[in-house]
Amino acid sequence: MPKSTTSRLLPPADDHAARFLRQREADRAAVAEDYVELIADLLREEGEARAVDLARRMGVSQATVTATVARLQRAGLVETKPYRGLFLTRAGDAMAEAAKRRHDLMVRFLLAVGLDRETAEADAEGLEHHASERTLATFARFLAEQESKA
Amino acid sequence: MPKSTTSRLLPPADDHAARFLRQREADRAAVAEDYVELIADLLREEGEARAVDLARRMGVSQATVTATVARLQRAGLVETKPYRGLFLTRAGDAMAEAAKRRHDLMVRFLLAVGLDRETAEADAEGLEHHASERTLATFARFLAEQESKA
DNA sequence: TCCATAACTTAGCCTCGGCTAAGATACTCG
DNA sequence: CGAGTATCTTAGCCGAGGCTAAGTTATGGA
Ligand SMILES: [Mn+2]
Ligand SMILES: [Mn+2]
Ligand SMILES: [Mn+2]
Ligand SMILES: [Mn+2]
Repeated sequence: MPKSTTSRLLPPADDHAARFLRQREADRAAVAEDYVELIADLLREEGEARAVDLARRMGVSQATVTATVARLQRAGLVETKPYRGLFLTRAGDAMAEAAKRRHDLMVRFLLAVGLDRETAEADAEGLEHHASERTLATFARFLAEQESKA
Repeated sequence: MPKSTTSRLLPPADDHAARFLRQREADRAAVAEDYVELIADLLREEGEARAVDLARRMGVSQATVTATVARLQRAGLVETKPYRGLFLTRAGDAMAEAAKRRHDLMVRFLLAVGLDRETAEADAEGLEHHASERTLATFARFLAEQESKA
């Protein structure tokens, strides 16, 4: 019998490369997103966001926080008032809000498909940075549908 | 009225830190997984896995492939026969298989919740590294259930 | 056979995001 | 009003994972 429909398994090289590129970009953005999201959370719930607390919650040394915050500052996302905590710029706040939206949507979706809360929260922390807008929209739609037929 | 059930929004600091730690570990592992998975794919579908092709498909320079492969070799995942391509050790093969399993499951799941194939493939490339076994099991269960009621 | 060229390596550079140890500084409380 | 302490910074280090430019070297086609 003749060789049937050549099984197209590997995508065209450029498409393939484009995917990995997007992935690397997302990874680079992830740290910034997590830091500003956490700063926003601390500001909202504790009234202030101290570098020490960031260090503790990120599981990282204070020196690392100093360095990372310096980068975020250079990137125009964060402002610092030494001994008075960290603050977000407009841009930082926008990023934090987007991050929180994605984070929450991700968690709600994972819960909706049957995951336990703790695992959902834990995995969402990583997954959130790799779901495109299109994917998030699909998740949102899924949630809406599930709700409507409940 | 009295302050009701204190809204626990931020998790305990150690738990929080543990999540970020797991995330950082997953990120570090991701490159190895992607390389090894790609090498396995190339071996299966093209008969050989050349460094040039890896570079092309990963969207990375040849020098970067040399360096990364050296690391993977040190880690006991890959072997090289210069001008004859790359090969996987037992450990590398095991990792590739696990990666492929996760990748495929992720894609199938994304398709099942309504995502288009191209986005599913693209996002899976990043998401696959951040879904815990528990989460993957939940996705698998979801697929099985959906199938049974079709 | 032999040599042009594709495949690979080396050298040297960069940024990010970690770390420890040591130093500076500002709040706070006695 | 100090001084002790918590907070923050600095210095110096590391590995991963990128890059470009400039070599090598093995293969295969004329
Ligand atoms: Mn996160
Ligand atoms: Mn998050
Ligand atoms: Mn991947
Ligand atoms: Mn993959």
